Amino acid sequence: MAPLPAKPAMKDRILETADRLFYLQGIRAVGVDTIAAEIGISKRTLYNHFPSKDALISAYLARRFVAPRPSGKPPVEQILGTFDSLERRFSARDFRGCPFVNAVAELGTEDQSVRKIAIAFKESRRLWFRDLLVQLAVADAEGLATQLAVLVDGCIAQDLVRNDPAMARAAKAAATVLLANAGVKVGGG
Amino acid sequence: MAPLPAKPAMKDRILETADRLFYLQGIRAVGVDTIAAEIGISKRTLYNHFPSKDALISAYLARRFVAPRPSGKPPVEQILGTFDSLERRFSARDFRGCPFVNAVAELGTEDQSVRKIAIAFKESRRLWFRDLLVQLAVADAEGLATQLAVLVDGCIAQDLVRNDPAMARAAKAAATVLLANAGVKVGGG
DNA sequence: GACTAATTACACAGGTCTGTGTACCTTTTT
DNA sequence: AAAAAGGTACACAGACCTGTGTAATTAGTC
Repeated sequence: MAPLPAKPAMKDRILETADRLFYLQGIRAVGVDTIAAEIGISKRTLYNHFPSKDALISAYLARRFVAPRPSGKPPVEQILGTFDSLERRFSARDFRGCPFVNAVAELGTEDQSVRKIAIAFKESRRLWFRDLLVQLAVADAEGLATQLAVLVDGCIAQDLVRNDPAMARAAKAAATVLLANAGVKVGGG
Repeated sequence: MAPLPAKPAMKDRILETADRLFYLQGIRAVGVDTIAAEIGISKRTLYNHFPSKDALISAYLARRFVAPRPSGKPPVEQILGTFDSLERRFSARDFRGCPFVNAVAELGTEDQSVRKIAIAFKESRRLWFRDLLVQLAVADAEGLATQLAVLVDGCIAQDLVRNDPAMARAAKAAATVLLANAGVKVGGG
């Protein structure tokens, strides 16, 4: 009988709190003391679950790396729906840009593993777009996927600065034009 | 006789060095000690020119805020040329994204003055696009200008993570389609 | 009850950071 | 030569940060 670690609760609570604070205030701006105090645990407990702050940072980013789940909706709706859900997230008060871009901006060249996971995330979304475009029989699916990825990150960066959900609508409008130009029949967007 | 401060050399040297280090390594990652040591001056001298690190940060961002200069070239070339010059900057090894976006990402909600100057910068570029589009008699110059601004920040964010100048070409291709769709006659892209 | 594992409180080391105080020096101006 | 301005060296305060050591305490399991 493997002991079945039936209590990952603490580790999850730490990760949850670290995620919230890292994302909202910045990684360097939040100390492990702050995280532990926020949960109400001792710093020692935190270090019993994560060997270092760097490990916590990696776990934070890994947790943020959720691959887009497959959906039954038509490809074109999935693509354009991306911008609708971005607009919804922009409207929430706790949106502060892309955690991967922010981490790279903050930690710079210093941390190569952070950059690696950021690249992986960006590429996974680009490939998600590409596969949908292939289903739509778009000729240059690779190129258009890159352009859509640029639009996504562009409206995220703009919203980070401006706090304006309209940036998502602008990106969606641009995406609609690009799709139509590629021969995709787009519903009344 | 006003004493005519004929020697702003030191202040400029400090700003220059702070700019380089802040931009390349991050604002929080660089201490005033590091900046002073890099120039070879004492920390006291630095504090004689800037009352605090915050003042130095503000001066750094203010220095980065250069309005796009008027050009004699046709509007459409100016717009698309933006992406060419971005591609050139992406290829340089010392490009690390948009300093304003990075500063907002790093300093978070903490510093409102940083966000203000970042918004001003983003808006100034959007207005530059808009005025060029008005010259081109584009109907929805406001909307298209926003879309172009999104493309600019999108390829910058993508390049920050991926270090891939091709992101600028993708953005340019998208911009070309958007311009053509708005009725602008675009030269052989 | 006895054993085990997790958690706690708390002090502390060693480092970095911002910002100041002070006394001395060097250069320029008058 | 005298005065003023700017720079230097250097110590230091006070805060914060990561990470560790240790002994006591709690909770879960046999």
